[in-house]
Order: sequence, then structure tokens, then C-alpha cells
Amino acid sequence: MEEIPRWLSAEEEQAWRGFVRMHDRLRFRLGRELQAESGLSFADYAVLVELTDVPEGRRRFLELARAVEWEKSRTSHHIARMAKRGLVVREECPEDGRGAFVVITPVGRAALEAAAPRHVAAVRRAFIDRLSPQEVRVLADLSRRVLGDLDEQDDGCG
Amino acid sequence: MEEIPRWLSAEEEQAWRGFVRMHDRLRFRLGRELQAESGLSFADYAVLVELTDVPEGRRRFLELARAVEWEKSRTSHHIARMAKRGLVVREECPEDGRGAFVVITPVGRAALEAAAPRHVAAVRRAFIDRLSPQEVRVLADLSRRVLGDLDEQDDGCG
DNA sequence: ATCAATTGGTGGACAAATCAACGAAGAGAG
DNA sequence: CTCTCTTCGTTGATTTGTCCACCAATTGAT
Repeated sequence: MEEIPRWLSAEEEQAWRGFVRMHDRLRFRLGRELQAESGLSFADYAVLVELTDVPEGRRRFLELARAVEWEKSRTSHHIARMAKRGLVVREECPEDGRGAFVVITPVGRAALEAAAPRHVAAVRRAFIDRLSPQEVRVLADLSRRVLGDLDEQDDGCG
Repeated sequence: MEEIPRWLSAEEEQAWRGFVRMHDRLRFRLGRELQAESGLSFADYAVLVELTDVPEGRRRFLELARAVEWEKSRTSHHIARMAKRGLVVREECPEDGRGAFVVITPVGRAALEAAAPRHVAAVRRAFIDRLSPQEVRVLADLSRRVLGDLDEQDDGCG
């Protein structure tokens, strides 16, 4: 029972607020570039990546939702919008009558392939190439660990 | 003129995607806790912090917008909502007829003071205390540098 | 003094995210 | 078989964010 709050030290505060702020800025800038150059949002890009990562570009709905870590409702709305634009299609699932697949279309695949090189270059320019190899390693390690801990806590409380 | 895209190495990719994913997870979890315990959103919290950081809790509108790094339109809408809840008030600016101040109210101050200790504790629990001192240092440094570079680039292109 | 150009801020229309309620199909118990 | 419980996914209402046009005050030029 700790009554007294342990505030953050100056460096801890810089780490936390800097982290959040850096994220917001990068997301803003990279999202804007992506949109301008390829007509895809960050969210579209994430979905297409998850679909191309998998055989035939086809995935069950909730599996996809877990992959991008969105709530099912958000996923449903977003997939509906992407389907309207022809980037993906829904397909029924024979062995489970309530289920659905999401499948990437040739248009979707082409959009992703067109977007990817410039997007990756932008990620390098704004972020990765600004980091030393050691910093990259530290960040990779630390994010893996923190995410793992969050998973555990969620399991414990679910 | 580099024609061939330089893809990310496995570790670079883990650093980038882990970074984004870690941010989203932390934001989700901490935002939810904050909301549940204090009735404040992440955005509310950020505004209140910027206001308490300054004498009399009073700031010019666009100055506040720059501080939280939001577009003026978003700021305007958000402040309007916060004003409706009594967390802040607008005040006219005597020496510039179009200007406005945003001022934190006692209610807003109380809300922030109530929220802060638990929020900071949550930030520690989920993030800061999971990091070694060295990792904190690396993250603080790197975010400062990346943000600085982004500022420069924005200036250059503005 | 007047007239453009800039700055500070608002407001509405639209897009996207969250929340909560729902329906339809499967799974398990009796 | 039928009844309940869970899972899969959709839908509509509400909140939040973005885009863009706009007004009013200020500045600067002549």
C-alpha cells in the first residue's frame, strides 16, 4: 500500500512524454505522406500487410482483428469501407455459417505494392535512420518485453 | 537516386512495428484507466497539464494548440467540449480583439490533481518500471533527437 | 486613410472510432 | 431434441477528429 505517489524523474518524464509525442508526430507525418502518395491510410496499410502476410491473402475476420489489434466493431466498419473501395472483399465461410473471410483483391495488392517502397523509405528517413544500431536494438528489445508484459496482464485479468 | 528500396532488417522492423504497437497498447490501456478512475480522457489530461504548467493556468489559444501539438480546429472543438463540462473557461483578450485565453477552473484543477497520482502510477506499472535505467536514458535521448529532426524538417518545408 | 495580406479563432460537414445492443450460428448439457 | 451459453460478426447512435470555408481584428504598404 504505497500512499505517496512516486513521480517520474526528469529523465523518466522525458522518456514517457517524448515517446508519446514522437509517436504522434511520426504517425501524423507518415500517415500524411502515405495518404498523399498512395491514397492509403495507416489503417488501410496495416490491414493490407496482415492480409499479404498469409496464404492467398485470406483471413478470418476476428483473426484479422486480433492481428491488427482492433476491436471487432472497428474492424467491421473499416473493412466495409475498404470493400467499398475495392481493396478487399468479404467471403462466406463454408464450415462456419456465421463466419466470414476477408480477402485482398488484386487492386488491394497493387495498392500495397505501390505504397510499400516509399512508405518504408519514409519510415527510414524520419525514424530508423536517425537511430544508432544500438538504439534500434534497445528499442526492439524493450518493446518486445513491454508488449509481452501487457499480454500477460491482460490474460490475468481476462 | 536510389531505385532499389532498402527494406528494414528484422530488427529494424521489430523496432518500428513494436514501437507503434507498444504505443497503441499503452495508450489504450492507460486511457481506459484514466477514464474509469477520473472521467478524463488522455486529451483532457494533456490540456490540463499544459494549463497547470503555466502561471494562473491561463494560456492563449494557439499557444495551447502548439503545446499539445493539435491543429487549431481540433483544439477549438475540444476546448468547447471541456468548457461545457466546466473544466476550463474561455476569456477574451484585451490587447488583441480576436484573441482568446483558455483558463483552467478550480474544477479542472481538482480533476487533474485527483487523476495525476493514479495515472503516473499506471504509467510506471505498465511502462517505466519495466525499463532499465539504461533503456530509459536511451529512449529519452532518442526521442529528443528524433523530435528535433522532425522540427527542422518541418521548418525547412514550411 | 485605405486597402491587401496575414493572424487568431470559430463552425459546419464529413470521416473515423467507440460503445452497446443485437441476431444468427455453433457447442455442450440434460 | 431443446435449452442455454458462447462465439462471430453486424449495425446504429454517439463521440471524437479532420478538412475547409469563413469572419473579424491586426498589420503593413502606400
